[in-house]
Amino acid sequence: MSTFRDRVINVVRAIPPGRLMTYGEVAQAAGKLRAARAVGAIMRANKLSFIAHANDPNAIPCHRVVAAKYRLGGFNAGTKQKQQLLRKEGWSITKKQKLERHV
DNA sequence: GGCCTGACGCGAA
DNA sequence: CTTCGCGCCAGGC
Repeated sequence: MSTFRDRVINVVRAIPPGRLMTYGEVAQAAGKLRAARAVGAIMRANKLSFIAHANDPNAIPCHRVVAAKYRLGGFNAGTKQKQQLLRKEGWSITKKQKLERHV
């Protein structure tokens, strides 16, 4: 039996580098179209952050989950960290926190 | 079981 | 484009 939380974790772990998914899309992929907010709560509660386990296949790349319209959204370790990680994966951010592919 | 809390989303002003 | 308000949902107490 997989709980909503487990499905969300799986979906997020399946996001490849360079790809982004919004909280809403993750919610939908996990089976709850309007649970974007709940997804955020789950990300926040996630202990196995990608930062501390970058090479661990069990790590959860939660920095690839952004808010609607490709706005940055939040991050447990600080939005600063999130920006930095995304920058390494080919994304740059505008002053209004909009993510855009660079180069 | 009920109440409170948000890493959200979206339409309206 | 900015700000507000309200709906939505899982989690933690």
